[in-house]
Amino acid sequence: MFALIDCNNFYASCERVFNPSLNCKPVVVLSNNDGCVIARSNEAKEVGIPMGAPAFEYQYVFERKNVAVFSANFELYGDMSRRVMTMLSDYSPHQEIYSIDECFLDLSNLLVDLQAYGLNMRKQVFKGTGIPVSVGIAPTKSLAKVASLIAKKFPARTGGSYVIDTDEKRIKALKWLPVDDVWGIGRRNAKKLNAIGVKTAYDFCQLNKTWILNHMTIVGARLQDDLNGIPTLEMEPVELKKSIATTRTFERDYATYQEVEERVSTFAVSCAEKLRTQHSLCNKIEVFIQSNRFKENEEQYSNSVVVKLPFPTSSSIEIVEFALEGLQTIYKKGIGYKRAGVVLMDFDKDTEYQQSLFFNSHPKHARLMEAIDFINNKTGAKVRLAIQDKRTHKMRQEKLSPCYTTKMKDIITVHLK
DNA sequence: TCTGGGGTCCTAGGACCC
DNA sequence: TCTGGGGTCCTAGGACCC
Repeated sequence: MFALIDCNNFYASCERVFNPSLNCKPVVVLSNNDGCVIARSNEAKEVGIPMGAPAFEYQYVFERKNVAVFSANFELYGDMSRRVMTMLSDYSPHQEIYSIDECFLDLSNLLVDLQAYGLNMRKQVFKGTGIPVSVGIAPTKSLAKVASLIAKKFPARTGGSYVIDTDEKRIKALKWLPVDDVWGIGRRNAKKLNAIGVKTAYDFCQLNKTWILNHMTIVGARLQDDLNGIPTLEMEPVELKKSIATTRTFERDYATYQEVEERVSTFAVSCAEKLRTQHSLCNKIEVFIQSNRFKENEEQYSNSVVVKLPFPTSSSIEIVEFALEGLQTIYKKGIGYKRAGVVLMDFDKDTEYQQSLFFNSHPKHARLMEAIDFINNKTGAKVRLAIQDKRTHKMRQEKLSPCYTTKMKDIITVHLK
């Protein structure tokens, strides 16, 4: 048996933990630059605010319905997530953290009343962190997902935990669930399925395997088996990341190369820092830039390039150099740029990698980066490259809550030649 | 005026090998 | 007239997730 534990309205719930007066009131959390709604309390859903709603279009709803609006505080949410996950890890020797607000637990060979076990998890997590969760328990991962949706949808009847442990319950659940809401069936496949009359998860489970293979590849076929109770999706150990990205929409359009260059440099450094925390080196760097797609009367341009490195590295200095090399090949003058990003790919371990015969990462950089990371993480000071943007405040975050559980760091700039 | 960010996996087709 | 067969590896793009 698998359990899937999903935090309810996670970001909104995090804000509520430290501000209980928001209980029973509509709460929304906005994306970077206070752009879109990315989390909603149940009350906010009820007043008709959709996921992804642009904040400026819904300003009047926020005011009229007295909605509490927050800028995204990812430092707070990340810390709360760690606390929830740590508590849940006590309930199984095997945990897969699937996202910031969800995890699977392997409950095989557990001789307990599973319904009571789920209810206890829920109770303890709420007591320890203040975060409400829904628990779904079933013989496969995708069915555990279905069970968690039932737990979330019917809190009064289920107590927030639901177990699918008989074929009757499985079929009843699948007949209840619209196929569009099945984990692994996205918009494209839902459209195809609706077109041939498949409405529910149950209908999907009855489909001919050949049709599924032809239209949804092996991914769809595995999902069908899993929903039919044949465990096909396994627990996956969360290992090292296979790609690391830092991408941002800018608070306005950038007209000069220098502005874009500063941001791309900062993104590259941010990626390099994340890369070093998992002790990897990268072999490829993708850089992309995009114009403002909402300004339909202006020239549109978007492009990307993958730079193959002559040697694997995690040096911020080298990664910035190669990223800017890439940027120069795709930058086009006369465009107002609204978004850019850097993605690192193709990793090696920093202890085992292929050296180049002719070029290698600067031998002193590894120690330099170690020193910089130490200063930045442990001392409260901030060392950065001179080419990075100098601002300490680069996003619009007008409604940011305090980092209640983590310290705010002083920022001191040391320019590095 | 204003519209998010960060991941994973699979596949088709091209380049290459003998 | 007539032009093989069987592989591997890589990559860009698409689908999905939260």
